[in-house]
Amino acid sequence: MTPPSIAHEVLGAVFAVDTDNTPPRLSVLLWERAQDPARGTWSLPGGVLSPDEDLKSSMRRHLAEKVDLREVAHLEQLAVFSDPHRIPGPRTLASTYLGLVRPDSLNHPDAQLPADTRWHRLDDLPPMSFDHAAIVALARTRLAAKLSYTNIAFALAPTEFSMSTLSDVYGAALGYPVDSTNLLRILSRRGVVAATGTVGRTGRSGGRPPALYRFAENGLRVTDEFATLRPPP
Amino acid sequence: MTPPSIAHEVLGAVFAVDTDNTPPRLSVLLWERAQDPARGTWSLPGGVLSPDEDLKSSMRRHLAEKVDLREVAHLEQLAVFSDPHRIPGPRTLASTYLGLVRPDSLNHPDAQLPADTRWHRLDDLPPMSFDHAAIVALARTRLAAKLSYTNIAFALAPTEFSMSTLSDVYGAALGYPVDSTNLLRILSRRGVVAATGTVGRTGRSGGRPPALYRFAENGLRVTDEFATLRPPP
DNA sequence: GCAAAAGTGTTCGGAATACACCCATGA
DNA sequence: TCATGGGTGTATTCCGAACACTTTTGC
Repeated sequence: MTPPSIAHEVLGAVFAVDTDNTPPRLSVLLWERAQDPARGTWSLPGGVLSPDEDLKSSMRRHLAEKVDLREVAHLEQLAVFSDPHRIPGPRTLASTYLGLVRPDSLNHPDAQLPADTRWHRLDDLPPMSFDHAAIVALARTRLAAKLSYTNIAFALAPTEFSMSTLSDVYGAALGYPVDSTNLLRILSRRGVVAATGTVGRTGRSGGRPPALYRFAENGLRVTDEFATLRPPP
Repeated sequence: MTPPSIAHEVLGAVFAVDTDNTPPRLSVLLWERAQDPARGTWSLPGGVLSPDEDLKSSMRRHLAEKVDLREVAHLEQLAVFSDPHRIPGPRTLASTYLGLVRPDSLNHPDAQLPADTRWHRLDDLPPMSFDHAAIVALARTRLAAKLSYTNIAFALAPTEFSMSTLSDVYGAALGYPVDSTNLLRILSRRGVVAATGTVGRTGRSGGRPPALYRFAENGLRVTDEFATLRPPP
């Protein structure tokens, strides 16, 4: 019994926060379809899975090929979208990913986007293709949840930052302001951020120059596994 | 560019706690392979995806067909396992599920298991096929995490229960004892459990008869979304 | 009455929020 | 020296863990 052929694609909701804008906003990388079906709507980057790669490699490859994005600081599986009629044409499952990009990598001169590709603020999305809006929503929910109990912000923040910048990043990702004072306390107690010892430049309208910090690790770590029902010490 | 055919299977790690045993343990439903490859090892139930069903329906269908299990109180996606060589033979992706079964449905007379199928305690697993042990481990981790911030235990507990029974269920799933006193406080403040007003029978060695409770809802609900970085009220 | 199990109440500590106050800089 | 933003300290509140004590049953 040979199984019927079902195509398989990967799709990535790649987020970034532009810390140069005021106030910074969470954005997602989209490209505009020039052909039917769904011409003119905006899609998540992705493509079909090749025979010899696993899903994560496939996702990285498509991000590099389709939207010329090579520096993804974090990439994790979201879910499989499997409605038989989720897109027109032959049946296609979509394995979806959440990707995060540091603002550093956006300003590199060699980080040019293709002409059909653009960052879109999550609070002002264009018409989206197929079920892609639902994927973005799921990714955002996942990100917000993980900000609370992991160090996932390492993949959204610049490598060095002041605490008010970091607080802006959290605010953009969560959608509400975060007190930078308490944020520092929380993240230092958990060993997530550490001071570099250096200070940054003061802003355009004066003010004390900020101490600079960096994330202690460059991979995802769960810092607060149990909200309650903690195991005995 | 027609994509090469890649097979797709669903696999379910279905857990239950037998509250009649002392102490109760978390178990997973497995069947033993009678044929090569991997003859004699134990596998998760599942099978190939049919053209017109989505993944969740497929999972339910295979649980009913393969191990005659019809009452699954909760079913959620875990992850896709996509290593090109995860199993011998043609390349096959596995979409994996966490399933939970109430002890009530296990004792129904019409809930007979096939001859090759058995519940196995998680702390005493037999040799497992392929990457199935990793899937079970992932399912257990997910379950433990969700016990802490959702009402997911509704799918592991009998419909009516004393708090010490419920505390045993949590203890079995988490792997360490849970104080039933505090558990009641936590779950009632969140509106997860409610007293039925009835009392159960006292145990075999005496003791005060317990008040009975039930879960307020029969679907998953997140009760404590933010471990920290809560939104302003 | 005694053992066993369930339920109630209290104390303790940890952690997050809010906010007042102090410090360092540029103009 | 003043406005601006960053940093430090503190009071409050909440919540979960631990544990002692009381209640209700069977034998």
